[in-house]
Amino acid sequence: MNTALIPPYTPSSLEADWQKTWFDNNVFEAHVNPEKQPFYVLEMLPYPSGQLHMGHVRNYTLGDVLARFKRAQGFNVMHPMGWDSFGLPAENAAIKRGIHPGTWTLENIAEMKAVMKKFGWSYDWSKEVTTCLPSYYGHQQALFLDFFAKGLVYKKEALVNWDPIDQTVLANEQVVDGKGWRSGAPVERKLLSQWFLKITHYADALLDDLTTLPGWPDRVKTMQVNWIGKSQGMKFDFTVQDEAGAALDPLTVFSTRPDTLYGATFCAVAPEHPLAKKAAETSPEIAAFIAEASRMGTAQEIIDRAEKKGALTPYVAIHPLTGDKLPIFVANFVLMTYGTGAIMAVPAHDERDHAFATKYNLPITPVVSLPEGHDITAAPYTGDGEVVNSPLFNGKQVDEAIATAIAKAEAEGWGEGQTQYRLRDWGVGRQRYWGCPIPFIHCPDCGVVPVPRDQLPVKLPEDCAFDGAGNPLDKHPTWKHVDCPSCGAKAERETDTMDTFMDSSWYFLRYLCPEADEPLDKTAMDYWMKGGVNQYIGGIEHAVLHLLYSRFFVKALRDMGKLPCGEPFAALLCQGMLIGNSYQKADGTYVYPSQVVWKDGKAFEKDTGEALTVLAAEKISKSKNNGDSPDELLARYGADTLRLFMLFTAPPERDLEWSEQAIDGAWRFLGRVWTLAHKVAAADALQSAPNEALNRKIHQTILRVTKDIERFHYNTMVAACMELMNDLNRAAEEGLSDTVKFGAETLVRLLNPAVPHITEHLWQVLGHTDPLYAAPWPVADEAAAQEDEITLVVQVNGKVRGKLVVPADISAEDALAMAKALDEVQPWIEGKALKKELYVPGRLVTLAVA
RNA sequence: GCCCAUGUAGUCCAACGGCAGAGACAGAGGACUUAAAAUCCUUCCAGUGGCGGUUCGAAUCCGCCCAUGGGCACCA
Repeated sequence: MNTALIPPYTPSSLEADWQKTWFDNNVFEAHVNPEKQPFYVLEMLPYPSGQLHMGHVRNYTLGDVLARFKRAQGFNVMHPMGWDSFGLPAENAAIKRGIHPGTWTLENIAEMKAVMKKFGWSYDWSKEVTTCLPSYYGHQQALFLDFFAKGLVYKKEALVNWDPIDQTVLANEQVVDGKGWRSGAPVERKLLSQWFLKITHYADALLDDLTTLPGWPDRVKTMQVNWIGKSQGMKFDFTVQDEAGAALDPLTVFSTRPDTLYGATFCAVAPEHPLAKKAAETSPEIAAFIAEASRMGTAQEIIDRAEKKGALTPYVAIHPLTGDKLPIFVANFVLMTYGTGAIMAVPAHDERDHAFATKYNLPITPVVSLPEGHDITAAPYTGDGEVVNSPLFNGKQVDEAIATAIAKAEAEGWGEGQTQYRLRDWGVGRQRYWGCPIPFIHCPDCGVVPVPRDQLPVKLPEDCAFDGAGNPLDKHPTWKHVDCPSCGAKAERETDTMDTFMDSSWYFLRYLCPEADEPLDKTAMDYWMKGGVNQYIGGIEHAVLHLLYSRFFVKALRDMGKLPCGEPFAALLCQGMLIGNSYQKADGTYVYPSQVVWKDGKAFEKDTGEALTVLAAEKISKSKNNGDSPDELLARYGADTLRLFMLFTAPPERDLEWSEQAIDGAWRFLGRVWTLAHKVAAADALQSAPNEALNRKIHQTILRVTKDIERFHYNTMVAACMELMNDLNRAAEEGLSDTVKFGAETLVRLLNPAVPHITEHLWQVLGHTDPLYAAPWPVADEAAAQEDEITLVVQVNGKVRGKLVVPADISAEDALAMAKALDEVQPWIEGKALKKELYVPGRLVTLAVA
């Protein structure tokens, strides 16, 4: 056929047509159907910033390949999408631009959804969930009351970042260099009464059940294990004396290393500890230090990186074993939220204690034998070893000494063994407007009263003032004033809203029953969630918090009889980020990659010719312009090319570097497939002579692609298709045959999950009237895929010395015999004793000689 | 600071502990074209961040170091 007769590939109209067909026929709508096996593919729902970015495109394309593949395999696939639409940015937009958070958010959703639909992702949009609508958050309030009824909700004091000018609580990201982002005032740590969810009730289950998740990456499980931070230690008391020698309340400390008890040279308490407060009453220095420490903010990173500082109290702690008097400090690195808020410090064997002791010239006493050459004044030793200088434990290993210490303390009644977790209860209250209202009412007589269920949802008022000071809900003139549901007296609504992590902890359940009157429909849960979400896909940045909170939610809901499973996500794929070079002009502004031309290895702006500075690849962001917007790229290349680029350029879990050139490569490949399919379709007569080698390649490719999709090697899946296409083109040069046609059809079917629009079209070009979305996945003929000859490598002492072409089913004996007989191998083994010989089937023969 | 990853041709990436190369980009040469674009063909290119260890054999496993990235509880 004359290639000039092949119509041009114009994705825009073709893609729109197929999207309409899918939509008109409700192709991706999923319903409970006990006859069919369910498969739930879930991608992390986006925050509707208004701009779909390429990171989203990658995430959703990864999920779509799997969803379409599983559909072709006959599964009943659930593949929903929604909006994580509460949160700070909407409220910031309200403060800055005077636009209502709800208006801003819903407009953003409309914009993003319009772009998303152009990518051809196979979502069942009838399941869409928008977390900022009362139809969603009302059910969340109902669940919150269920948690309350189960004793999983409580209030306690907690530290927050407080902006003294704006009279408001700040998020960590709103604290810039220790100052409020708007007011510039130094931030203070403040204790406020806060709502908590008792996630620690499930600490052991959250830890132990990780072993039931083989489909999760090990690194994520490790991060969760470390986050939960279960440790065995000892809680014990120091007797405390004031400067006059009078006894005060004992000081209870927790230590994971009671084996180092004899190495304790001082004690330290958190700035918020009662003993610190007591000392501050009589000492202005200590009061000043506590005030200084309180300006540090609540972020762990800040606390860890800050210089270790303290103030000496006039009190001493009596060492329970030696009777020594240890000084007690108030120290900025001791956390009120971990253990008892007080520590025994062993500078020889703890990093922080060491830094502190060095600064204040406190003694450093090693009690675990040090490795050769270790200078204890320069660095602590935190490893294992034999305990020394400890009358009670000498000669024991660390773990034995720990057991001995606990036994002794328990026998004498001054301490006890205790399991400690790093995991803290989840503070869910936020003093902000744009979140789900916490459904409680404060009554002066009845206390905290839940809002009756028939009064849910508690809706956000529309008419709030957003000036960045205080909590808009609290300042609203009427909203919070209600009658007590219990006694009818005048009472006040809770004005805290919920952490947005609450919204994302159960959205994947609501997708399954978005219209249900109850939060969770039992039939839907039992069908879709029997084994949890089959595959969850999202960014690694959620490896700890979101995933841990969702796991907690699901366990709690299961225990309330609402769910058939105890883990939300059976399998997890964490994708890498999108990164890209940024291009900077002399005036410091940034230029989009599409506006860059390269000459002699240097970058210039297309329109002006101005030379550009190329900056190292980093996370794609709006401020750096280092990624083109999906809209523009869609118009230039179409969805299929962008999808293919995302899949091919890097494996899913790795960072993906932005490259205009790689997109061109994806475009060219689709063009070649297009041409091949048209050539095959237009051939008048096909040669029927079978091409065995090509046929084998086709079946091998089916096997490879199927396996690659199942293990998420999407980049190699595309490479396998490219290989097949190269072979088909070569074969087509020699004449179009039945085998080439079968190959082209197979190629189109295998590529369908990745590039659904062009393949649907080409399937029709190839003469099929049934749509591909309803076609089953190709099945390989294993026998036809079998190679009959293989090449074996012969190694002697690990070095390749010869090669053998042998039948694929050769026995180990024959392979070894032939290898030893090879002319190239003989010189290397002649006259030497054979230590070891090995046949690795299908691969190589290895011979080890003395 | 603590926890978790990643590092292979000029570039992006392949490689059950078994010949470092599947695929692509860029480069070079050629075909087609009045020319260019597009397209097609051919071709070039690394010893796997560094040091040490385990092994018959290490990109792959272990240890230390370097660089880069993610998370650190009120960003989502």
